[in-house]
Amino acid sequence: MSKKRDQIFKAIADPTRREIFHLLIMGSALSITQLSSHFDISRQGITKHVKLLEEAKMVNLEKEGRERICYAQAKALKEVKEWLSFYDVFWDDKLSALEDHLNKQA
Amino acid sequence: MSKKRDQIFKAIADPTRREIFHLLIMGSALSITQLSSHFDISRQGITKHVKLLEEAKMVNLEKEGRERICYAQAKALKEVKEWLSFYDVFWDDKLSALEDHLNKQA
DNA sequence: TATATTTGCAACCTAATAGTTGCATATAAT
DNA sequence: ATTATATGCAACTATTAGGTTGCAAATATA
Repeated sequence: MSKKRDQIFKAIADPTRREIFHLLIMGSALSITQLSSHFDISRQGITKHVKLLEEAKMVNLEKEGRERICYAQAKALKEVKEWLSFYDVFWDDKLSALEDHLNKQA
Repeated sequence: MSKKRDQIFKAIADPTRREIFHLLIMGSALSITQLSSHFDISRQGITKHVKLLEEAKMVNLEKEGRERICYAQAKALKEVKEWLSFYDVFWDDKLSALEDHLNKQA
């Protein structure tokens, strides 16, 4: 059903992918080879991670000459934000305290 | 270093685990067997999912007689919220528009 | 044109995941 | 005391994930 949601949760599950995303969004856009130079992983390994990020819409690929440039797309994280905001009310301080109390009694 | 972060991102990556968490936080706490009855997965399968959720501190287990009751711990999601909030500024409408524009020019 | 760079594709390996079943044990109910 | 219920543990299977290497093709540069 929620394929989009599944994809993004999967994308952010891997620390290397989170780091790739971070690099792209903090610095400038990078080609696959440039990206690879930041990691101890082969270019092909990075390509696979980028592909998952692309499927989750967290990265947009554009071909420039013989290179493929990776652009971060932060908007994709809205999906996660929405999921999270649903649970916000359960962790404010009052509710957390109550929760702890009830759990201890149970 | 960020083992805690890795654990929670891994925990929420699986749709069944997200559903387990949702059930627990919306309804009441449930035993392993009660939980299993909501899914087309064996009790042992659910036990494994619950174990991961416990390691990520999203679920707290308490033994009551012969049962083990699962309590949702929403606080654990703060970790995700913090990670997300770092990127908030990149997806507000103005920045997104700018981002799109720059991407088209690049 | 010849050479160097960037990439994609495919095959492969290994470890981790998601799931199963069978059996033993602890606790509760008759 | 016997039976039923809830669980844990261990072994097993199948699929996916993360990673590798080798090679061919496209594009730039000398």
